[in-house]
Amino acid sequence: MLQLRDLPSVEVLEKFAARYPVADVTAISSFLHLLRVATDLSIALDECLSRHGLLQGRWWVLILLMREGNKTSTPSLLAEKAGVSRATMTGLLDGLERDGLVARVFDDEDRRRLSIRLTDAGQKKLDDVMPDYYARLRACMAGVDESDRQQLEATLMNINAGLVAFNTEVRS
Amino acid sequence: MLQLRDLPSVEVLEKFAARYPVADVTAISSFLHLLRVATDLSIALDECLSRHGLLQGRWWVLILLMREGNKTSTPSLLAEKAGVSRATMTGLLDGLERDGLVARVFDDEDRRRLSIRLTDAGQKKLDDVMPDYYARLRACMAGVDESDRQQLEATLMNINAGLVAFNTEVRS
DNA sequence: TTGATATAGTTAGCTAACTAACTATTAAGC
DNA sequence: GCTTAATAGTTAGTTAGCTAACTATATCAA
Repeated sequence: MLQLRDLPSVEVLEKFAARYPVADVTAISSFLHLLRVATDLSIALDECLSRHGLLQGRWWVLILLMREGNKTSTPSLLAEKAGVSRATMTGLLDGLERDGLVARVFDDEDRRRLSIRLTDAGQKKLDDVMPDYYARLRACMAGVDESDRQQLEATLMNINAGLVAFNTEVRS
Repeated sequence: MLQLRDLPSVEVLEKFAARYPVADVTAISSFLHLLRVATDLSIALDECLSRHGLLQGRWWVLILLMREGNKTSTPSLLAEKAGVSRATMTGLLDGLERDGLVARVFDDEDRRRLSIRLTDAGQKKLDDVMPDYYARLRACMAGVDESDRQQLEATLMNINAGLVAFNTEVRS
């Protein structure tokens, strides 16, 4: 993820726009600020989780398991829902299992499969982490009122819809 | 960066909020959607750059150099502006120099220092990449009008201001 | 029923990021 | 001046992600 400590000033953007006339200055500015704030949020999340001995990937697996009624899923499903490869999920589960936060249970019906179960220790870890994370997030978003949040989500959805165009647009 | 293919539904969020009363459901939703869209944008950018044989880190170095009047900077400054460690910058410059896109020039005044200069090939690479990137970005943001962009930037600044609270908030 | 294909999970090897430690050089304080 | 500290860049080793290939198992079709 782009770190972007030094975002371009209006002057720099206009200098670039002069050389590359297709540039849409406010589009670029919004895009860069969006990436920048998201990166900073992600870093802040990392710090919060590391205080509990967790990383984003492992934390997300615990959350996905807690969402399930029986606190159980499979590596493939978890990989898909977390947006990582199955190989990466194997590594995440290795770490979580080593820490006793999840358990691998063999499936008798289909012997290729594993069940991944959130252990009591895993649930306890979440009961530690989530209130901390939620409290921080509440504080962070306190300055953004409900209507701004709605507006933000609507704009994000519009940008998301535009991603198709980003990926297909052919250079003129 | 969190991939988050499977964002929580309202039902899931409220189930979590029931267990962890400090949860602010719309704050969480906005936060997760923000991270999700930013990640997708970052992935789309990766794809765009890879068509030109570039990666985000190296591309950003070229841009930082082009911003300078004399197309020259130093590894330390570049690292700071790009938000990576000096060690990482060494690696980025190794790759760029190997491809002939930048040149390392020794500094006679301070023999610890290097000057990093954008070569003609580096400028040519940017002249290839930037119009493509800008055109895609313009298309992606076409569905977001100017007032929405302004509103987005304002909200992002508010969230950014809240980051201090995220990092300092102490668990109750 | 058996040979081809698909699926689940793991392993091996690659990449780009990081931190910590190192070399070389410059600056600063006594 | 000489010693100590600071700065610039690199190197070494670690990490978490990736893809591709592998093992084992299950499914499907001739």
